[in-house]
Amino acid sequence: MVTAADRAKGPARASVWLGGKATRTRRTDQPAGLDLDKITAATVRLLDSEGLAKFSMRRLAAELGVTAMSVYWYVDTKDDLLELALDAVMGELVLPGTVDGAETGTGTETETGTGTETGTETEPDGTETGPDGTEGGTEAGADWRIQLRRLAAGYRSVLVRHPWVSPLVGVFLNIGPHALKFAAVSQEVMRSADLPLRGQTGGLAAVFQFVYGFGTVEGHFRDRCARAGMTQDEYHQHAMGGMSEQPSLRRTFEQAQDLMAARGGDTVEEMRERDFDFALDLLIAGIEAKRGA
Amino acid sequence: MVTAADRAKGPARASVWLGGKATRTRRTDQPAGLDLDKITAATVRLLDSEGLAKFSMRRLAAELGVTAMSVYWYVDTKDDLLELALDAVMGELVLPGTVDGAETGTGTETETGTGTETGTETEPDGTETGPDGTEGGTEAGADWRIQLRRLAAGYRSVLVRHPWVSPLVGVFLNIGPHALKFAAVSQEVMRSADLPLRGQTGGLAAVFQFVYGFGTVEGHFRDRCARAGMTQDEYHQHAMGGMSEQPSLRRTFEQAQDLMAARGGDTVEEMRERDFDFALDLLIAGIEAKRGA
DNA sequence: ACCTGAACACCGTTCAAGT
DNA sequence: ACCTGAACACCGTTCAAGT
Repeated sequence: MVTAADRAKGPARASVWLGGKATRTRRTDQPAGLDLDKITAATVRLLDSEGLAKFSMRRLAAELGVTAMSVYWYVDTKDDLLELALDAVMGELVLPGTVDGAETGTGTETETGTGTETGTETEPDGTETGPDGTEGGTEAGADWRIQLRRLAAGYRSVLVRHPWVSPLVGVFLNIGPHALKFAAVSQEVMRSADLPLRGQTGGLAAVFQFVYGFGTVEGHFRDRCARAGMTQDEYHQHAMGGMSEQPSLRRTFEQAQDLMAARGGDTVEEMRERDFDFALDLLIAGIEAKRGA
Repeated sequence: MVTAADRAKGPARASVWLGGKATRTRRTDQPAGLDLDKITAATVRLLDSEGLAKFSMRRLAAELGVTAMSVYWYVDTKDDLLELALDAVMGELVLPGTVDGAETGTGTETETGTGTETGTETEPDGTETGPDGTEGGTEAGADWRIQLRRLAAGYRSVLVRHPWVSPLVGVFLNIGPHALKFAAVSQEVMRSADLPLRGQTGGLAAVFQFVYGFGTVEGHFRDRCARAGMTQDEYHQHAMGGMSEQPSLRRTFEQAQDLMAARGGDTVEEMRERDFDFALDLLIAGIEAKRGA
């Protein structure tokens, strides 16, 4: 069902960020106090509080005290708005070697120029500087392990704070300015880990796709518990109970109990922390093993 | 907005699989040829061909040649149906040490009993059997590295063949019988890799959350290209072009080009294959490094 | 036991019109 | 330049009714 209008636009513009012309000229003299930043911020707020499923243009308009269709002056489509919201929260990440990164508002500004040299100016051949390798104490010179952990933790916490992010990352391209900046810094950090060149993109995938997966289930689980009015531990019990009824899985279930005991941690939250830490250690050990391979 | 009916049900049943009573008694004498398996199969077919966004109960009913509401006799809610579809495609995975696993139909059958000893009966202490370690040539005794690769490849291909799966995994609990079986086998394989007990759940997370993340973006990218009527390579060009216009990312962009050159591979598909393989090697190297830690 | 039809309270988006 | 209102073609789900 492709309309004539669709066809005129070409192959249905891949992303807000690939539209050309930037999203819309920001005017300074507005009658009603409504602009793209405010709309994006309200979108994030609504998505956080109500979830992706309940979010609608009409709900958003109501929140903004405006008619449903006003938003469409600033944004072509609901999907575009979601892409803007996605990149806005990617901006919450504080990136090493960058000053900005805390403001939620996105918009047309693409923060060109200032602070663009992404730090990590280690010597090209990356001579080892020891386990904590702070090498003079500057943020920029920190060991790649530390930086990688920081990036991973930051990305994870974005996914957990905003559970609606992960389905959007799955659906959109995630190539807004903040996401690209994040990718750029990650690339730089991975470079200083001295994997063979041909393995660097794979290494990046290993680490950040892991974090994405982990943060996705974590974020959604928290969200789901909150909405069901249970604690995470109650919910965990509930799901475990249902599982243990399957007689074919009895042996597996008992083993799983053993593993949980061995891992330790009294709460779901603690257990997850240990898994995340161990997994990241494992990934870093893997990177170390593949250096010069 | 919680209705009285909602409250009566308790905390809004967490999953189809936790309903108690199983989904619905299957009768053999049906007037119209409509049962849960057929409905689930049709759902999978529609999701594959039209995508998650376009899938609707009304569309499905039309496909089944039936009125919109008929489906509601078999299923409580659209979400329940999606959970059934999710577990149905998890059943496409061929698991080592298992004969079944190819049929798409799900239903009330939980395949108890038969073939439940999930193979991998290695000696408790897992004495090394060499790099390919087939130890007698039985499927069950294959080296954990091979088994892990197989599981990862299988999960990845489910995610790629059915791009609607990954948002559902993010949203639902994914604790249907097939998913649990998959988890059980994965646990068993990881056990034979001899990570310290406390690290086994973390190790599982590292591997399978990576695969989830990787398969998610891969699957959606393919889907998106297909729907836009472009090849993956064309689309890749397109996105890269948009990115390279950002002057603040010029340096990063050039580096990325270098990395791509070093990785090699002429098509997007080839490049992805190399990344996946390298990342999996890296994870396996990480597991090896953490053994006895 | 199984299926229908009408109805309710929603959607995203278009389009013509207002200021 | 910005915002509105009515309308179109959809949703998921409830409920009373048919066979």
